[in-house]
Amino acid sequence: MLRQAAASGREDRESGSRADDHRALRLWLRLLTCTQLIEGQVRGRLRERFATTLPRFDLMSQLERHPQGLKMNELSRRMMVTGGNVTGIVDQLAAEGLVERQADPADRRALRVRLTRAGEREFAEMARAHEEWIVATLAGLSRREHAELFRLLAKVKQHALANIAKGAT
Amino acid sequence: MLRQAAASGREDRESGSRADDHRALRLWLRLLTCTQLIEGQVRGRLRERFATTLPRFDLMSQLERHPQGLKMNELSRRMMVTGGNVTGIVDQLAAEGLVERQADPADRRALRVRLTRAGEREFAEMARAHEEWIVATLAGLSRREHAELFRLLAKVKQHALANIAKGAT
DNA sequence: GCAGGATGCTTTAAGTTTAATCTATTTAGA
DNA sequence: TCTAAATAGATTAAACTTAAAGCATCCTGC
Repeated sequence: MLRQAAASGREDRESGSRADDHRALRLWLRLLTCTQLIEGQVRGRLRERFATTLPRFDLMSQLERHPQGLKMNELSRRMMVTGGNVTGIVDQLAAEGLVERQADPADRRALRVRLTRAGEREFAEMARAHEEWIVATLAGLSRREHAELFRLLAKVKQHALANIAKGAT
Repeated sequence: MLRQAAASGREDRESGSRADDHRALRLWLRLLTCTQLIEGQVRGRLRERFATTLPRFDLMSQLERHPQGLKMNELSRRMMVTGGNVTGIVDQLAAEGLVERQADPADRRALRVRLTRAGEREFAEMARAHEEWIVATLAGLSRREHAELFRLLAKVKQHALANIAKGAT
């Protein structure tokens, strides 16, 4: 079973950069690599231990934070995926009885999606394991480094958002 | 056209975290958000201006760094995707004359993939634009912050790799 | 040499994700 | 009011991705 490409890490996307590659580019590649490494781990473990997928987990985690439910387009925006994607995932989870769709009384176009009791129970268990994995992965950084990284990423996020807004016209 | 979910950025994956969410988790969510924001931008622009996709660009960029060519499994490892995926993308690019497969004289199972002249020309143009986008996105950080972020991500990467190695047994 | 296992690549089927389009509903303005 | 534009959600086709299985070739230890 080929589960994790590049797990060895001896050579990866960043290797072989030529001397004239610029700093910003290398920073971006490293950011991408870190995310994909962690994401790959989480994805594999969710599949092995809970027979679920990352997008399903992500969607449920959004709902868990919003017990009053979220509209489809709110889910789409928060998860940063397209609407069609959300439709498909909600379809699955609803068929399994983990979430439910309710009509929005104020807007007949809209649906409000929320966790069912079973969904809440299921998610609680996954969330505990998930947090353990993440904590373990990031445990090598000191509290100070955590804070600094968090701060720097806030800046990156802010500039990325500004960049998008600019292009959106 | 629904091109960029969450482009507004007023509310995203990180919003609504409950007070007892832990630091590591929030750090991971922010890392993920940053990556997806930038990745979404790059993806959209590659499509609009060059009618290509991120995986195609990624594959070509690996080859550009290795003029002597790379074997299929080296591409797979560096791009962190499965081998079957690489086969498909190379098939496409080869059909368009941007890359070519050459038999490896030392190993008759292996193939060496490299950019064609046309591929080099095509990639050079895309790479220039791509670097501009990335530089612009990360321009808000000082040289010092760049270096610090790079260093911290190196630590994250290292721990993530160690974590994977541990689970691989 | 020569089994038996490992490696390199491809294929297949199933699932995911996207971009674009469609229908229904709401909102805003003449 | 009434029409046009905007919005919410679902749907579709195409692209991407994966896991698993298959075929060919290489390598190791007897």
